[in-house]
Amino acid sequence: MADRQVLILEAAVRVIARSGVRGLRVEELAAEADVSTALIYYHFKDRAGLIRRTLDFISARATGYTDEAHSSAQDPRALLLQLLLGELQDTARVRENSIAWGELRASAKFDDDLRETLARSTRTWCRDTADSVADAQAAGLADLRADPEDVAARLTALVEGLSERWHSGSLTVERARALLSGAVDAELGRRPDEPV
Amino acid sequence: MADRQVLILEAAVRVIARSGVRGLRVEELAAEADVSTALIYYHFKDRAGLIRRTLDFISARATGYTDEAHSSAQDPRALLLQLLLGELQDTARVRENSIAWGELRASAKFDDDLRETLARSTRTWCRDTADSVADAQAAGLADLRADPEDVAARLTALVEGLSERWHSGSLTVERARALLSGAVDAELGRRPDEPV
DNA sequence: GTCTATAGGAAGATAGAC
DNA sequence: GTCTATCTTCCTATAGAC
Repeated sequence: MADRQVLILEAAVRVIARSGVRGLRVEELAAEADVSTALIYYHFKDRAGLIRRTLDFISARATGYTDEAHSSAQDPRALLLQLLLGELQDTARVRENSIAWGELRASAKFDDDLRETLARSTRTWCRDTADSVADAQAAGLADLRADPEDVAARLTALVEGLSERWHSGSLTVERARALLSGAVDAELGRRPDEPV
Repeated sequence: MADRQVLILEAAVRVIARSGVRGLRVEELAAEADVSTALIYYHFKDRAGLIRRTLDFISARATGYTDEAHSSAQDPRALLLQLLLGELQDTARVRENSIAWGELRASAKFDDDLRETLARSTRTWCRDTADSVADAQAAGLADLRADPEDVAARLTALVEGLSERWHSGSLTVERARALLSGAVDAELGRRPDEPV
């Protein structure tokens, strides 16, 4: 049962996705969550505490929802692609999380507190991706000379770079998805079943 | 002859690199540039105008300094790599510009004014990179099946992604450089002269 | 063009009742 | 736990002298 705290955190993600961390006004959040500003201070102590908790919340949610991609199971390589493309979908949910995630990254540059949270989430994501790459190799669907760790680091960093360009309007989602898909081919080699 | 305006803009880049766009206080900038706040408002009208001009300034500087990479000329493929690695160097100048550039991107998500500037600079960078990829192909140092535009879009987006991870502390510069170098190999194919 | 001094306002934070 | 009302701080922006 989502208590008030969680409702506030969810509202905070929406506000951050709309206005950025820098643009989050406690009063605006209060309106979005339909509570008083005082309640926010009661639960989160101060603005900085609120931001910290919100970003923890985001990163927890992010590690959660990549699992959803596993649902419509296919071969390991398709799964990897699906895992990565999951971050480049034009739905409210993904857009929200993705923008908020970018804000976490941007804020971490100037706030040591956030670096730890960010680094942990990034590590998890890279590890999961590396596992997926290794699976594809084991299934004979990826070049064995590629180091899974390196490939994963590059592909996930690329997803972040493409997301940023998408959200800042220099790229459409479709183009971003096509580019990402091409990168997987370049990194793993073309699929044996789909030559040229 | 660097006039006061330019001195203020240069100081603004330093302040933004240190505290972010969100963290820039006009008074802090005044101290950094060793002028009064009033002078800043005199030259730039208001805070928004200052930010806009600063980001124009950054993007002009960025398009400028990639040219410097052309100095120690080698073969086209090495040149491409050098062009890209230029953004991942741990010198005050590059770090400053790179962080400020990231801030431009982050701010553009919530400010339409900045999108135009950002999109233009990004386009220029991608075009230059694509040219460089095409040169490498022409010299027989890159897989001809790769589309220069696509490769350039991916490599530059990757550079941005890697920069972000570097600046937010999840990656060392050295690792970022190695990853980038590997991506060039994956995208263009291994160099004919340096197999396996 | 540049400064000192300060007005004015927005946003963060708290007091105190319920 | 939650609200209304309010205080306080910080920061943008300007007035006016030089």
